[in-house]
Amino acid sequence: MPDQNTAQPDFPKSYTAAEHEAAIYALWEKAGAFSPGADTGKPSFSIIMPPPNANGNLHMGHSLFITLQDILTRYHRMKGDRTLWVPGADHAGIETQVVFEKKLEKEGRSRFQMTREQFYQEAWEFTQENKQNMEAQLRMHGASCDWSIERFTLDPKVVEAVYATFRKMYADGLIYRGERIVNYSVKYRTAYSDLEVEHVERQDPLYYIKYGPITVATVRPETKFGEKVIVVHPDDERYRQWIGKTVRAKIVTGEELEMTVIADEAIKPEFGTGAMTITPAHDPIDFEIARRHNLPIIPIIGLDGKMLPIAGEFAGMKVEAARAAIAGRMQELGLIEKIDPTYTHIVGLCYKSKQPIEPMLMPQWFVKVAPLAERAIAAIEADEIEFYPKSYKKIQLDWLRNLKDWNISRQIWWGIPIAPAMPDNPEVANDPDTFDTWFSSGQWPAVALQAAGDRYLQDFYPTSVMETGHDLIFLWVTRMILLGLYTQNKVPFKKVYLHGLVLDPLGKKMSKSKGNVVSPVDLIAKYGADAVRFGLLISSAAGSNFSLPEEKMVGGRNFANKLWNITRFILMQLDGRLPSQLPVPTAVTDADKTVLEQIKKTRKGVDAHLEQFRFAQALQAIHDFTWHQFADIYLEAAKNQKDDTGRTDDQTAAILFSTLRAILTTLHPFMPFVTEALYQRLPERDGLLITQSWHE
RNA sequence: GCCCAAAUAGCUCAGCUGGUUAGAGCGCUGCAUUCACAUUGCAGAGGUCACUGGUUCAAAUCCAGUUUUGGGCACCA
Repeated sequence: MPDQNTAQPDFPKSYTAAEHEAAIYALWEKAGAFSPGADTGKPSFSIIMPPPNANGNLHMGHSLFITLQDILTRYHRMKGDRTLWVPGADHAGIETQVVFEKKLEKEGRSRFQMTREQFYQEAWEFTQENKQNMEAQLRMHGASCDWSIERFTLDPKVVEAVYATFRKMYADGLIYRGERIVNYSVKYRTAYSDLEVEHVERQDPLYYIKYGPITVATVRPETKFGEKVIVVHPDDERYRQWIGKTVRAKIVTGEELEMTVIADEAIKPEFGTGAMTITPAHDPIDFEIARRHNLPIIPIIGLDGKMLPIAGEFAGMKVEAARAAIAGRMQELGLIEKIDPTYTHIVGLCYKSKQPIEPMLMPQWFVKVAPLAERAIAAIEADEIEFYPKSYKKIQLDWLRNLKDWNISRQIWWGIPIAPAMPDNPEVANDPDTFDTWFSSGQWPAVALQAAGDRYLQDFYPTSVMETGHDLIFLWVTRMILLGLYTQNKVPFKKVYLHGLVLDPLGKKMSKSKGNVVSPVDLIAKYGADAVRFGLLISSAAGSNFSLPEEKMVGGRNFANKLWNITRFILMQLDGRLPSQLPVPTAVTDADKTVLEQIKKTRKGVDAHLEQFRFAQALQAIHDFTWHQFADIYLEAAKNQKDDTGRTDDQTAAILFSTLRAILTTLHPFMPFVTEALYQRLPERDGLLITQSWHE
């Protein structure tokens, strides 16, 4: 009797992912399996990939989105839809500029020693290298996206489309340039939109400073220069006698000033002493007060974060240092009544550097969002876009209802320059700024399709699903809705699925600075792409974060191996018989009956789960059937279902084979590599599994 | 301050529209190897489903409140 283990010399006892994955991906690509094809008679299904930043390696968050989107893509392709998954690469504005500046720093260089052109050229080369790296990593994950239409977000066609939108919005009065108090990062020397500001609670000393007979409370004594007024609430009894009068006040420079007391509703009588002085150039409320009362707006702090000459002897000092020095001098001069050290308040931080945002008065381009938001709200209320999980519908609406105008100009070099949008308009043409990267990304669904060709836009817009991280709900998703409705008159996607963040094993956010980043490439090398996909999937529920599930990737690897051996076993039982020579599978024994019913039920369950984006449950269902019904029970039963010659009888062989085929088909979207590798070993196979029909 | 979500086995979580002894993976205990697979199989221990009240013939599941945890939003000097 031949040793069963050596009877199949080219079918080793265990599955080694690394030996198969690259070759299988090449097989798919060569066959053109990722293309939607030309049959416009079929229903279309499309996903725009959130373009990964072309500035480094993929991280686990990418692995998760690739997995989820690839499942939907493969599932719909097998279901017979005309399926398109559009890949892309993001220039990622400030993100890349920061990464690239760090690289320069390591080389002992700085962008301030370079011309803008030189910087741009080098950053371009940097992103192009990273783009290739990133694409190779996408392939490792098994992403079945249509590479033939991949775009970079700085491609000329993309840039031209963004300019066209800008011009249209300008003509429609939806864009204006205005001098406003904006969120300014001293570290990166650029303004931000409100979303790039993080708010944290902090304890800072609250200084009570005497202005002659009136005392005001402030946390920022360093801004107390060039003041002309003290502001109180009009109904505040304590100060009513002073309103409209002037008081003489000695200040930190030693001079005595005439200060006028004015009244404004913006003052909260219960805060501090109920009186304050204002710094219109560095505070949005103060700015509004100054405008209402026609007061001068005098900058105190420069764009380098240092005190301006108006601060006298404190000029040139950084803000933090100046605050301490000025408070000290005030104390020497007896100007400070008291200091409350327990005062806690909210401070805005730059989301990248975590340093305080310095509100600055700067001319910037703004998008007037109210009219756009109105349409978005209507569309969301009418469920033209469905959210998964659905709680995001309300979150989205709340945010849209409180939206303020959007600052889209950035003082960085890496990005789409604003000036060329309207070279004949001096207001635009002389602007040295670049667009907020989200202004262009917000147009991505239509722009990416249009760049591929007008028929893509016709056939695939609105896209079927937008799948991305829940951290991008406002930053990206909402902006796509606002701008998609504006430019195309249609929502950009019908459904939004938001996944959670992949945290480190201790439940902390992964970040380079913490050194807890786990590389998907390493995990794929260790367990195989299918196993990494399996682990991520089985752990992920819509919208919620989860810790890196390495044990589940082990489970995924084991499952791939199980599947491998199930196939190996069944091919042995066929013993040379071809599937076409076997009877139509019909139940004879109870075990037959159960397994045939169960596979049907399981596949129905997978369908239902996937339609509702319940990825983990879908995978769990086919996993449990395969392992615990089919392998543990039916394969064992089959060992006793022999014919006269002592081999597995024809009827049983037919059930084994047909069920195996059904399993491979059902599992393919989740674990594409091992299922394709096994399909390629089946007798009488028809091409590739990736292009097989879901319906057997 | 406002909003949202979650609370189920030692750990990580499933449990979709309420219905028989509450599930999985990992971990733990015992047993099994010339058997497709030790990346395995079989058996087992382990849960007052956060708390209180309500709706119902029936609640882990629906409702209200409480507690705790996580997240988001927020220009009070």
